[in-house]
Amino acid sequence: MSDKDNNNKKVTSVEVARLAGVSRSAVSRSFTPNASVSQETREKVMQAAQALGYRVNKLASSLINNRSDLVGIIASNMDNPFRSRQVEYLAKTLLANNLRPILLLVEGEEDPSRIIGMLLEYNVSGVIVTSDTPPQSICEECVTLGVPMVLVNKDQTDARVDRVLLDNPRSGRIAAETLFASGCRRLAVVTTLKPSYSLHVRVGAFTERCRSLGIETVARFSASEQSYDGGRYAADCLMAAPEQTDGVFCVSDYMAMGFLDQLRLKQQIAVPQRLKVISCDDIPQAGWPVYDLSSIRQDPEQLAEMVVKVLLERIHNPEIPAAVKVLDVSLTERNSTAN
Amino acid sequence: MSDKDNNNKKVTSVEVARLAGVSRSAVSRSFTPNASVSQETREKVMQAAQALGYRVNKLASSLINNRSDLVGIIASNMDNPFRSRQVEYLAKTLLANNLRPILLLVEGEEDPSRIIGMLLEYNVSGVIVTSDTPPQSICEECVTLGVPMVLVNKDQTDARVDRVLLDNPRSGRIAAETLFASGCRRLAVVTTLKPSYSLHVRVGAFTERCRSLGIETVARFSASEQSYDGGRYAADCLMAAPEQTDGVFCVSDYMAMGFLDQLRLKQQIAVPQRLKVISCDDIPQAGWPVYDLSSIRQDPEQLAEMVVKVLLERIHNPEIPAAVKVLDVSLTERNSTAN
DNA sequence: CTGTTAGCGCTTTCAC
DNA sequence: GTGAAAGCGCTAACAG
Repeated sequence: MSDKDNNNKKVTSVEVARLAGVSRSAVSRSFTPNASVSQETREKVMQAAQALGYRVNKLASSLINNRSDLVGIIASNMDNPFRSRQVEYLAKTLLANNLRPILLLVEGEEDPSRIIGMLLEYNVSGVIVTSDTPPQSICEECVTLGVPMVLVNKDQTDARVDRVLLDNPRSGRIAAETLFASGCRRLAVVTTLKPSYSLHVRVGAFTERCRSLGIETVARFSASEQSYDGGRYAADCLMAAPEQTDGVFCVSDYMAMGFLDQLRLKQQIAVPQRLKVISCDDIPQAGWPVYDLSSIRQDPEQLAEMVVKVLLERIHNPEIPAAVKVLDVSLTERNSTAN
Repeated sequence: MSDKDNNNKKVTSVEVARLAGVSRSAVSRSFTPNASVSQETREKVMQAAQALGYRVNKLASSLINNRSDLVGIIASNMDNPFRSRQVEYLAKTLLANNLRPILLLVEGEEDPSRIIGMLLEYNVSGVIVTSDTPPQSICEECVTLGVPMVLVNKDQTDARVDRVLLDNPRSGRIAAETLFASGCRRLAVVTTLKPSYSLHVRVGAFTERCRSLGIETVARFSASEQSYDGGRYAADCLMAAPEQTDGVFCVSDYMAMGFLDQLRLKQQIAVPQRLKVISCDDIPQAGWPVYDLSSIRQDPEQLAEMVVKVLLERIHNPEIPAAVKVLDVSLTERNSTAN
């Protein structure tokens, strides 16, 4: 007969109360931090709970205190390592803060009302959006319903929702300056046809900084999607292009990987001898010797910490004005921009 | 004044009932499939619900019918694309089946009781384990508590839990046969020091099939972990090894990527001219031209479908004996084993 | 500090 | 087909 030998079904607080010889309230209080219980009672309760294998039913308690501690993560494009790492660290950080991530993976043109429905049905304590397409309608509904919401690296006109941004303008500027410092004078940008907010800002800041440095971006190669294959496509464009370029800014490491691989495969243009390349994210792959890619680091761990911090603040204080946190970025210089 | 202009807090069924001029029971029944309601009533209710922006509170209803529709996914090693894709498809498939994935990412030696606690607190409808280390204690507790559980590609002595396996023995055999057919006679295995169940089985079947083909596996290179860097390490070992080998079986594409990259970087051994390479998973990266890696496909989408199917069956019929489903694998032959 | 009471939002008998 | 009433497991007031 082991301790947890209640071989059958759910144990409720009344059974714990009975075994401990106290009331159900005492049990509840014992599991509530800073509640008004004597040490003695709490110990009795905990002991009984242990023996019975009791666990508080958060679904029931959320009914009372309206805190489910469930947090929706809306994400997409998990094939991009940067995105999947982002989700990974978000999930881990939420867990570490006693919140439970519900992972909602969306794809292209998803029905937003379905997503909203899920969130609302489960009375989530908050929502984190990292997907490229956070339908405006979701934001609005969450705001009016008082569901805390944090947007990651998103533009947002609605001033009532919290946002955590990477310093995209700075990323663009660093890219320009680094290529310039490496001696590049005829630059190209590799991006997508319909860039997301952050990509758009990066490119804008890049071209602007180039201009102020007195150099021109002579070409732009836009793939239909932000992916490895998109990067390869851009490389093909570059090799076929009439303009001679000596430096390239890729909007993401993921694209840069495809870009570099395609260059290497065709062996027409050596990196970094004839062409320098820099990109954004600094995912682990950028550090792989085969790429050895200079990249502007966006630390997903730090990002996750900040997102959860902002979320928790809003949960505890729903009335404070929306925060916009901008996280610093930093250059990791590697061989792809070496002289 | 828009439809959903209840600019404030939660709408409950009583408000819908009032607006529709019916009882709360009628509202409940209207949202329950195959419930006994007149079409007329249901329409009235739905209309009122729409106007008020009402949504059923699953947390409350789960209290009654014990079906939270929450499903825990326990996963790890998200840096391996195969693992992150697995999680991706599982999450999507659950969603498509009206289940909500709670993502629990574990790391090395995590405290299992913490995980169990989370699952039980939320009264999950099921648990899916894909992590390499599914602590036995979690399984046991779930079984005794009647929480449906599906293990993905795991060994398991406890005959009471469902499992979905890839045909690992067949993977090993195909690898051996493919290398043999490509003319290899002196084979090596690239694996890890502490291989997971599936890796172990693959290697076992591989060496056995080699023997039956009349060739020997002359070397085994084991990295400390199953990762890109592990693959690189194995490549270094191979290049330093006294034995001449002409064919390599990597236990996963992820390792093979590091392995191939390292070979290419050192340029000592050309693939496939001097060395043929084959591995398992057939992640998209294997098809990238830079790798062009023959690989034994384990379709994560099909896997996810099967896992969810098994889970749903158990949820609906808790008493059926544990199922063990084995999914077929198939060879995708590419340049790395070409003659 | 403790037990009693009420009720969170929902579903489900059970009569009608 | 419908409403009244009971109760899922829990916590928050309120007395004591």
